[in-house]
Amino acid sequence: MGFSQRVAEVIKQIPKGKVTTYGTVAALAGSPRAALMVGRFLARTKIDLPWHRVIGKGGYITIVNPFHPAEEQVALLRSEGVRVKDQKPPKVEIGKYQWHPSE
DNA sequence: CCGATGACTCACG
DNA sequence: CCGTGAGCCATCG
Repeated sequence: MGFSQRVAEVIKQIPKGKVTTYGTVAALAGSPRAALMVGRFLARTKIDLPWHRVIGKGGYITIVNPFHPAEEQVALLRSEGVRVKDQKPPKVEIGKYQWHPSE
């Protein structure tokens, strides 16, 4: 199993209504500085994952993906009860919704 | 096969 | 606030 497989496993564990950052996912997957790899993986994988619960540090949604634009991510998060400020870029109150991994 | 690339983050100026 | 460079590593062409 490689890095991306572990990334997928980590993301599957994020509960509805919670979010975490690329950096955190990378760290849990074993490479704290491979945040960019997490994004690259999510941009290409076809696996069904709660990708919208992964945001940038500080709560910013800096995603640029033609299939899943930032607007869609914001909509998905709001549908789960997460409040997102309509800024540019959109900002989640991450201090309040950040996921605390139990394993 | 091998170099370029990227939904990030941090340090520095 | 903005730009630059480095670190990470699976995938793409």
